[in-house]
Amino acid sequence: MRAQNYLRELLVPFLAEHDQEWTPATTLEPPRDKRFGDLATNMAFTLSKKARKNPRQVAQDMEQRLAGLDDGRLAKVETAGPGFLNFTLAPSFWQQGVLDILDQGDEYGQADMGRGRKVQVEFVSANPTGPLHIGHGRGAALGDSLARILRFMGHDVTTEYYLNDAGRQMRLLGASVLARYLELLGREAVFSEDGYKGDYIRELAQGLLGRDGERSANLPEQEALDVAREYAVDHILAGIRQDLQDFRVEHQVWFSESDLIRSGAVERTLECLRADGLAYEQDGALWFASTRYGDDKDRVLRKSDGSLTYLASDIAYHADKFERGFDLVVDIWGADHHGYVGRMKAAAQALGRAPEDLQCILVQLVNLLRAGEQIAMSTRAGEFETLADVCAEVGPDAARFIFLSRKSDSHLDFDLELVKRQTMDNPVYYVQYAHARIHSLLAKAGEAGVIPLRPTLETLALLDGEADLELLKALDQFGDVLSSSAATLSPHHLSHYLLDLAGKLHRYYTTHPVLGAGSPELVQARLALCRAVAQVLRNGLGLLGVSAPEKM
RNA sequence: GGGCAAUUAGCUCAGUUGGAUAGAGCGUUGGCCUCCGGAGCCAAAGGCCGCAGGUUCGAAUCCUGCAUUGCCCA
Repeated sequence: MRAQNYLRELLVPFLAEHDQEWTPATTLEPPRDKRFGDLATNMAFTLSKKARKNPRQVAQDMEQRLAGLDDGRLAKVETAGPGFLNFTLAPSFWQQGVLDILDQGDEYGQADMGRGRKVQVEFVSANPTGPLHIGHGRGAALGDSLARILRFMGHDVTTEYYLNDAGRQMRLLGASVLARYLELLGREAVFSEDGYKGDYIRELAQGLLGRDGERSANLPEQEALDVAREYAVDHILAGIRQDLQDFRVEHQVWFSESDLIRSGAVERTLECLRADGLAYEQDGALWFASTRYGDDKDRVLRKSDGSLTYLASDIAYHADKFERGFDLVVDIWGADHHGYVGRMKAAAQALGRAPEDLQCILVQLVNLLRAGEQIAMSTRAGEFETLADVCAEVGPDAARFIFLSRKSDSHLDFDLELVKRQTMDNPVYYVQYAHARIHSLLAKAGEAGVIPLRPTLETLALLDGEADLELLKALDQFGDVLSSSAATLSPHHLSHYLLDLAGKLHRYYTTHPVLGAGSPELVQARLALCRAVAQVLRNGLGLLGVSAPEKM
């Protein structure tokens, strides 16, 4: 990050001379091949048109002017290939980074990228009709980690769970529980074919029986259904909250759909749409003119039988979000909801917002396996591994890390046997082990009476070997990775970075004795480097919601 | 029938707005225990980036068509 910032400052003036600005097309990043230096830019390509020179010529001019600069930080500038500029920074530049890390500690890596921008991340939002399953876990890990990263990068983040606690599914749930309850009492019970069937429904019925005895069975049917539904939702919801907590996921706001409907917000939103000419009556139904904003077809808001569609309350919900002042709203959905993206983007525009103010992230469903055998999953049929079961079996660290090391829109095989294994099949241990190793080293140092000090730059100058510099440069990239993770809403870049950093540490560790380094200065220098690595690993793991143990 | 996504090493996956000789782990093969944690390290083998065209200085990346898989919609 420091390297990025420093070089950018040097390069921007060249753009300014041609009235150009730094665009995303201008790259400044570590090249694949180490021989090309620490960072390389393609800036000469973007300048060549305006300058009316070929890229190589432009690069050479820049090289000449930059070479005259003598501030001790830039060690080498080189024009290469068709017009790349390769930069090599002085070792002291990288060594300085260790001090930054040690001084800033848990705050190292923070940046004010978001400038306080208000962002809402809505995720999980599963219907309270049953326990969370493993697929919800993936969305939970993603949303939670994304929120942590955005917050760390200077956004004002609110996390939220939207509770679909109105409508047909809720009634079915109530009916399913009521039927089991009546059955327990030996009374006649009607089981709806599409009702919920899992064991947890029986457990809820048992619980209801324990609380009410026979009392609720004697109520008029409608009241009995209400009692059963409320009981079921309360208990399922409590379970969901517990599961999320065990998975280290926090939702700051729980937003109820039925509250939204009761408040009249849905009706108000429909009225507004109608007033703006964006909703119209046809065939006895009320339609949203979403095609005006690029959707494939217009969508029904209120059916001819008078009932509201999910879309109606979803639009009202998003109107509420925007009214609360969020600059950016991020929705994390299961991939099976991808059909909703178009209409919700249309809705955002109908509400007077830019389409990019709403970002919908689709999370592919999880394919759960045990030792290569697929495990069937269906909430309705009651066949699934709950998030709680999986969490108890493999632990939140392993589960979260697996979820967060793949991009959200790719399919994911989650093999329970594999995730339990403590080998590189399961990379979370690799990263945690690197962290634990360093702390073991520190403990050892303590026993030997070595006190880790804040090193001077002279001491750090001893870190001038190839392996030293490789680690130092990797540490400097932490901030770059965070900003790209935040910008692309993709925590998986961070996971891959941590794996890479851990690998470099393990390599360093086996070839560079720390406590037995020889001179006290070298011991201090290597100790400081290792402490810096541990700090970055810890900060990174924290943003993934994964623990950084000092012993394993 | 229409739409969305995926397709990269034997397996699981990175590669984000087009950059230099396409990467990692697992697995395979062969090495490293006098040494701070071997849950580790080193080395080798392994590729038509699904297929075919196109765009340009330059494509795994962008465009078109096709194939396969998963999902959504009528």
